[in-house]
Amino acid sequence: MTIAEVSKKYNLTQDTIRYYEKIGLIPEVPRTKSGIRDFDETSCRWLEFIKCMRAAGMQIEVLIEYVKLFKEGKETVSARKNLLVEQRKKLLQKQEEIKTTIERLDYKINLYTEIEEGKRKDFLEDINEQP
Amino acid sequence: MTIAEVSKKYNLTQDTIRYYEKIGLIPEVPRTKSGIRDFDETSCRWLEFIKCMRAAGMQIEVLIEYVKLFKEGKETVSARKNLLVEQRKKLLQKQEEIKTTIERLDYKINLYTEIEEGKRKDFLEDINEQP
DNA sequence: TATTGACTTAGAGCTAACTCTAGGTGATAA
DNA sequence: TTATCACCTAGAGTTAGCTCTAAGTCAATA
Repeated sequence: MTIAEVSKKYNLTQDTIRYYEKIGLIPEVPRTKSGIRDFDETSCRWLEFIKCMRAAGMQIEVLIEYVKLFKEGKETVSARKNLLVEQRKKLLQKQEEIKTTIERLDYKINLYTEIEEGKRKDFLEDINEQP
Repeated sequence: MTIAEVSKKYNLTQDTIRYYEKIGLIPEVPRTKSGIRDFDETSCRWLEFIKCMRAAGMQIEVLIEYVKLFKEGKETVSARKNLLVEQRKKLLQKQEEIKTTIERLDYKINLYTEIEEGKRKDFLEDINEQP
């Protein structure tokens, strides 16, 4: 697959894909004899994996380390596991923060709805409305 | 309250707090006659609110708009509601992405655990391990 | 009264993660 | 065979969100 096809498939710009390879966020992509990238299944799976991790906000530095360990082979299984466990913890925490914020937004949205419906004509405009 | 106290209370640097005020992320903080910030309850509540929204990853631009609308008063209740509803949607989506990623991490962590325990001696090191 | 130390500002600097530019190559269509 | 077009690289530029620096002010203490 060409970079154009992969770019379309995963909705990542060609620049981003080249950048990811350059910094070691995905292992080196196979090339044609003339030096053009020719993505195989493995390269595609790596891209898809990295895209998923990045979508959750995982840091590039951490993912580069993961790829590095992966390349080193079986001896790094435990190191990789530790890395993933740590990142999982961070994601759980972020999930908690988002949950809290959504609850807070729900409270405010509900309040605004009541004001719109005239149920809170008495309401004094203030940040105090917060719980 | 001085900026030092508020900084400690909310675990935000003084620089960050001043920056937030400068760009309109929180309304102007009251000052002493000599120009020193003297945070009252309202200022503190704003800071705490902004900190919560930022922790969930909400963009500064959006929050500045919210504060601007808030300052304009009651006529902007609907606009503010729309803004919050839109942001809520984005947070739900982010929550979904994180959930997906955590599940994927769980799968890989479990796999690595099995390898560590020798239950998968046959296992071939490959990104193919991904679901 | 002199100095200390917490505050002030404007503006420069930094980091992460891209994104863009300029100049070059190589396969294919006219 | 010439021109087009998709690809290539190195490296500069951009954006968000802080963070730091330098120079100054003011109140309280030695």
